[in-house]
Amino acid sequence: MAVMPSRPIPEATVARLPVYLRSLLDLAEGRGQLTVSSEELASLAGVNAAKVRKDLSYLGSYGTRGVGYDVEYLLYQITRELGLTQDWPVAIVGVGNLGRALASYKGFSERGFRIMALFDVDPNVVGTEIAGLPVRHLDDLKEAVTDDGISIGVIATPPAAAQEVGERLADAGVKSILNFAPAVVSLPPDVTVRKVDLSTELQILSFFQQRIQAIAAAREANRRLGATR
Amino acid sequence: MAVMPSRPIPEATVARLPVYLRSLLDLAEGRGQLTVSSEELASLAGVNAAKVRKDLSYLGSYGTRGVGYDVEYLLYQITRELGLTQDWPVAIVGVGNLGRALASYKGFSERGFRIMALFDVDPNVVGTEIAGLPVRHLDDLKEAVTDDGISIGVIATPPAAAQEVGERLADAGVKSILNFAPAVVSLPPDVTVRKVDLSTELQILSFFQQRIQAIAAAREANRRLGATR
DNA sequence: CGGAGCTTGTGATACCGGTCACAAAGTCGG
DNA sequence: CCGACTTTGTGACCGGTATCACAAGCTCCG
Repeated sequence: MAVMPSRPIPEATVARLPVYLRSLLDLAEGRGQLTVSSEELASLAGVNAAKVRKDLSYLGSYGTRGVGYDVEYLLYQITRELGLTQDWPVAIVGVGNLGRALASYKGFSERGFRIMALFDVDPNVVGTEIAGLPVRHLDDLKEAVTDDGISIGVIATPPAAAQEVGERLADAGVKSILNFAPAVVSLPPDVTVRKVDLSTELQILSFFQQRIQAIAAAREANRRLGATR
Repeated sequence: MAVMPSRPIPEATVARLPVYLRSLLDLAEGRGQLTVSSEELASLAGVNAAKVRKDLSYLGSYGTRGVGYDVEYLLYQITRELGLTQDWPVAIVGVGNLGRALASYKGFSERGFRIMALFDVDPNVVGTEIAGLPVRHLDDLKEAVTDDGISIGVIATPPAAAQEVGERLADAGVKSILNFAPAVVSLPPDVTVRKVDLSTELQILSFFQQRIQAIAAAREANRRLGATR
């Protein structure tokens, strides 16, 4: 039985590892700190200290009691666990406002995600160059995925096109997709799809904001009632 | 005791309401469908039918057994519950690549989020105009928030500035913040902060992608072992 | 008007994730 | 070398969420 992960890492933990990673990078590059306690890391990452310890324990017992965690070693372990020891070639489909911004977004390349190709179907943009990359026609997708070894696809199209683009990506062999289009994309279970939905986030904020105002209004009403009593 | 929500709506449900909303809009505008079953809505939203029913039951019992839900009525109820019967004035802080894209993003205005003001500190961009709006200096924030009744703030600055911008927004009275900067922003508990972290999403994808490849490599190793046996 | 056929609404149950609390294991000073 | 102190690692517990299963309720047809 080949290399097996010591313990299956819970999804919730995986989602927090990047946050720890960033905090650790700040510590290492900024202050050159050598060790860090779960308490300190927790405060940097904005979570509970016990959660930090439990999360890190899934990677193995890399801490030293009474001391804390070795920053460099922890950095390495998290990087390795997240598969960030290598660069990942990324393709972006759809170069509207959002696609363009993503293509030029520095945060991606800094973290080892290399934008290798851009695609669209609009003849007005196909052939133009964005952030130093030519925009190719969506029909060239499969070829490009094979040639460039694309492993991650980003959907930044209008919602109506999202499902089809997703299928094309999957068909071309892409197994990891980040979907920015406000639409549900259903693909076979061996393809991981994550959704980032900007409007949804605002709508959730709206819910809480509305509740605040409703409560304020109710309190105001009560106050007035009280005055007349 | 003034108007109280019939039952407290779980957060997980709130996060799904916008998805239902979008699916229902597709149904109504596209095919002009009058009623919808939980089964159908579930498939459109990419979730389980029982979950749909439970979620909708928190809004009240708006379905008809044997028939389904009235599309229009459900649309109205969800819209109301999410506080989307009114427009929300939004301010964006930071007009780099991302901020600019967000400022021009149609999806926001379509859903009733009105971008009212843009802020930055870079003298090269302050005073310029983006998507028809003047970019103002961050120092004018408080004034603008009061004047325009800004209730939602969007942070699209570099990570180093995020915390301070968050504090300024909170100080100006903004209670709902959407943070795109890859940094933790800690604010008083009466301020709702939601985080959208593009790199984190890719890093999570990287984790799964890496696992796929690790498994493939292990299988390959086993195959070779088998061949020599 | 009665029974077959749908579809909702919701109790029951299982599961996952977060928090607490504490023993285990280390450091450090004297 | 010992005892005080720090910090990890983890078992136990708890609350929220997902899923199942089914009774209740509605429509429609004969």
